[in-house]
Amino acid sequence: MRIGELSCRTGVHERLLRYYEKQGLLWPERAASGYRSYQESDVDTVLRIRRLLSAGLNTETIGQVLPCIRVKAGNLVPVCPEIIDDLQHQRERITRAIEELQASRDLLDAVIAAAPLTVSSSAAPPHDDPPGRIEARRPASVRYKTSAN
Amino acid sequence: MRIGELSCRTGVHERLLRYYEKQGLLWPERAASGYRSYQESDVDTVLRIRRLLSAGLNTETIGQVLPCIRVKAGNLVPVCPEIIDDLQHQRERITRAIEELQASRDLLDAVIAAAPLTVSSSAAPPHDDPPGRIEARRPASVRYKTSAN
DNA sequence: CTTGACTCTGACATGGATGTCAGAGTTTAA
DNA sequence: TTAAACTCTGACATCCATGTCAGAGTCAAG
Repeated sequence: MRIGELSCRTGVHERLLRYYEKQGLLWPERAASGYRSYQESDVDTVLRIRRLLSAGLNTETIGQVLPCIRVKAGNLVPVCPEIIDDLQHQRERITRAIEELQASRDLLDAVIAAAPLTVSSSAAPPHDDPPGRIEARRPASVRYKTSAN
Repeated sequence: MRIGELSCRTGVHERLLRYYEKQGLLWPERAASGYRSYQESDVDTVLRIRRLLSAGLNTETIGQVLPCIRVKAGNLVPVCPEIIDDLQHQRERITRAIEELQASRDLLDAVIAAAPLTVSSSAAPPHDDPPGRIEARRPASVRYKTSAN
């Protein structure tokens, strides 16, 4: 299929399909005219790309992941352990975010469940201004020492 | 605490802490001098922000999620019925984000699981790939017209 | 006080993903 | 054959998260 159809079927702008190609994520064949010719499987590939992008992976990382997925349909392709390491790392990152969101959702559920049946009070919007604020004066010369992420 | 300490304790550049504030993710008090004054809990908040950002959520989405987390700190924030609707909406948004991330993680799991059996071989069941894709031949006159996503 | 560390605001810069347009060539329905 | 629909390349623009710098004001140790 050509780029327009792939774009329609995936909902991804043609501009991006060309961009993904330039980033090495897609390698459509070319007709004599220069027109790109995609395969059926590219529909899935594009959707995968979108999914991984939306999860925070960049095109470079995706470029390393895609070949591994592609072969799943057929034969196997060796994956260098270094990449696996990185993927494992990405996986943990995603897992943490999922947990974060689940916790948020649980709290949201609690709030919803505790909703007053009839009366209303002040809304929850941006900001709470707690009365007591714990102030901590810091080290003298170096005020505070570094610690990090 | 002031911005420098928060920056050190979270490993997040001061520039970003100010940016997050401008995006409505943080609302530090201000001293008479104009200096920002953060609470202890803001350390966690900033780390949460970082986790969600790294998962591909944008600051706007995070801004909708954060207030739900904040209530945990102490009392439940009273919610007027009018915004329950909105909360429900946010809940769905969060759920969708979770599902997206889970799908992404499954994708990575599939790749990791297919890795050469050198090191760890974590779970990640085979995971089925959509075998057949529904083919839609073009409607003739308008070559193809469907859209997706 | 003085001074160095800290903070403020605002402006400009960058990199990655994405949007948009222009001009030229290709395909295909009629 | 023609015209509309489609595609090509390349350039420029935008958005978002982030980096960096400058000039001015604040804080606190000595």
